[in-house]
Amino acid sequence: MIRIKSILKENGYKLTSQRRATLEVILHNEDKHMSTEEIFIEVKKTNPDIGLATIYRTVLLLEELGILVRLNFEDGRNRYELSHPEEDHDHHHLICLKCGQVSEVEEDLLESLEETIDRNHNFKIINHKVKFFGHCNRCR
Amino acid sequence: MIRIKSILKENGYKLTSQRRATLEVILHNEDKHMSTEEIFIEVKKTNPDIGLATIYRTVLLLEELGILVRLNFEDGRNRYELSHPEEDHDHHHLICLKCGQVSEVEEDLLESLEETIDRNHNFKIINHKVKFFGHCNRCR
DNA sequence: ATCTTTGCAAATGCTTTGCACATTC
DNA sequence: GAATGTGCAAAGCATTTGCAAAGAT
Repeated sequence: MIRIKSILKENGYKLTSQRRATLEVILHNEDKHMSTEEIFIEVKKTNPDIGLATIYRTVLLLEELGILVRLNFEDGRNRYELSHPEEDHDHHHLICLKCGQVSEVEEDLLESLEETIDRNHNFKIINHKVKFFGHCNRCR
Repeated sequence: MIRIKSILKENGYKLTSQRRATLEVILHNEDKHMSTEEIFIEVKKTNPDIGLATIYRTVLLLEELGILVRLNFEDGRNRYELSHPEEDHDHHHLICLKCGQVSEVEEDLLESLEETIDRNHNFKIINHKVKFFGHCNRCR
């Protein structure tokens, strides 16, 4: 949170109570990949007067600052998770086609593919988004 | 087209002139990753009376039948390309962050990562969606 | 003749925006 | 006190849907 506050400050933004509350909900729900509306519902429990537009503006800002990562699980809404600055590329997600559960893959293992792409396509990779669809341990 | 017609027929759907025109536009614009509206504008040139809703219904149907693959390049609209039945998994896309150009990667090279996921996460992979963001040959 | 498909317009659902007021530094 | 941030309601935009008419087998 201290790190995040200084990122905001460095960029000329304030850590308002709404932004702090939004961040705390996301920090306390790691691995949940919350949608904007889910974040809104949670934040409302401590800040009942907050508006949905504020949550939209906050997650957009936090994404631009690299604090959040926007996820797309093909369900028609944006979802967010904390960015992990120690990982230089986003991690992958496993999405169960039966129950919808989403889990994370810590292994990257894309080095050789990315080298091949750099070599064969002359394309400089900065980041990637990788989703695997299939059946989770409970549904397979 | 003969193959597609029989897939439609097998599933109890008709190859109407609207569906044929939609397919022809997609067939004649391979590698363009057209959005629904772009398809609509193209189809209108030969079928001026077609409605946008028909295009939406057609691409949805063709996707369900496995004839099209829906793509998401994070620009707020669905895009489609022909499915390549000889590939058992969708191919990857390279998206240039500067000029927006999208190109395709024929190399899969995900076998070892997918084996690791099966082993470590007990997750049975059926398909994947892989996007690489970076700078293309002209922009790097 | 029956079942499917289409065009249109309206509805939907997520997200963004304009604006007056409030808050922060 | 100037600039930034917020809440609300309205607008925006891609997509879906209800329905009556048209089309296919």
